[in-house]
Amino acid sequence: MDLPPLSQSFVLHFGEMGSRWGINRTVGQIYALLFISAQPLTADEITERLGVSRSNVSMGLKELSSWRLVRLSHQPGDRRDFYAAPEDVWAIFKTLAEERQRREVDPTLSMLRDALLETPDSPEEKHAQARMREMHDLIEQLTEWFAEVRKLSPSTLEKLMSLGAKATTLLQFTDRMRGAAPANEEKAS
Amino acid sequence: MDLPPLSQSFVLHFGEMGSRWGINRTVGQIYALLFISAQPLTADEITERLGVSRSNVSMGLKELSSWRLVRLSHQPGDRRDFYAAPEDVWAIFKTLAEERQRREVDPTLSMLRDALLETPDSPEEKHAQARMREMHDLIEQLTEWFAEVRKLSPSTLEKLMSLGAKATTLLQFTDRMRGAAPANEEKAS
DNA sequence: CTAATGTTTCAGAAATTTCTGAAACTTCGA
DNA sequence: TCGAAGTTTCAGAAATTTCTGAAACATTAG
Repeated sequence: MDLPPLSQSFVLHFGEMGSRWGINRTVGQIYALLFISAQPLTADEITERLGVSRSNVSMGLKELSSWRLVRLSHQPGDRRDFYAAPEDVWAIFKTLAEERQRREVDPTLSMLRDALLETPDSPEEKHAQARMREMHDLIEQLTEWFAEVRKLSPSTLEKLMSLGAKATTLLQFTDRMRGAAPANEEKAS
Repeated sequence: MDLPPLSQSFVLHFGEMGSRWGINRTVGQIYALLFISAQPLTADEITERLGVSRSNVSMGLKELSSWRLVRLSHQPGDRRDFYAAPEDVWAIFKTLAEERQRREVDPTLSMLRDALLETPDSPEEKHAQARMREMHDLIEQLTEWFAEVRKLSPSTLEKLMSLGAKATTLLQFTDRMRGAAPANEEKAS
């Protein structure tokens, strides 16, 4: 790997992180490299800087495209593909969240829905189904909320997040007025 | 694997999902099994129902303990350890989020902070550092917000989530009053 | 202390995933 | 149509991760 020191530690870190998630090391490194690069890069440039095989880079770029995490561009008089990461970190975060939703959460919800339609044929299965319903409802609620949030522009999101603490305070207050359990404490467990 | 049909498809699904995340198949399956089980199970029962080796189960339970996702209990007159998943799905979700924060986000933030303290020694490194700052700031903001949210009780959280949409509408309105860009549209890209 | 019961560790086997080099494919200008 | 420049595919090699069985370890009742 042939990179200046700051860039190198960033790229290596994301390689490691990638492999903790479902993403493989090279894919993580390619993405990190594109993210910090001032200009779009060609596949050959990536190959050279990371010191991996050309085909590995090609596969990695394909994978990143399927996640919508790279943008393809061209330069006049040059047939080569130039790759870049989107500029806006918020947009990147949202894309990532949307893809994970589509690839992991949606199939899980669908499996749970199917299971909930079945008729359990024993007390054990009945209990299992009840637990699945709990999980289904939680995931569905989080999903809906997140879909809502994703529609917001970065600036609105920032405002909403800073509002978070205040809204919390308000809810705690109303809870207490109603004589409900304090909102900020978990029940002992 | 020796499980009734509903349970089996749930367990298999989580095995697959687990391996897409950093978690291995067996660990995912053990967790799924505990989650839907009506009573706490011993390691031997898990071994038998999943059809994997005893030592694999032992490793898996150890891993799940380190994630604080299983609870250990005992029965009078029985020396064996009984394992169970926590009841409350919200609590499970929060635990998971906290552990991921600790294991993945915190080290990343720390790497980024270190990088931001260095003096870049080229225009490329300067640009790279600026990008790292953007990422650092986003992650830090999300982290703070999430820490806030995690303090809430399940019931408060539910209220806050249903408030989400309303708060959004309000913010869009105030944006428009101020002549800012509409909050619900991304800039063309 | 000893035997019985239960749990954990760990070296190597098995399975899976990642990476590579070579070949196939694509596109475009002459 | 040809050949040059570039990209993708894919079978097998290499590396990594997961899983197992055997042995070590721990705890408690007698």
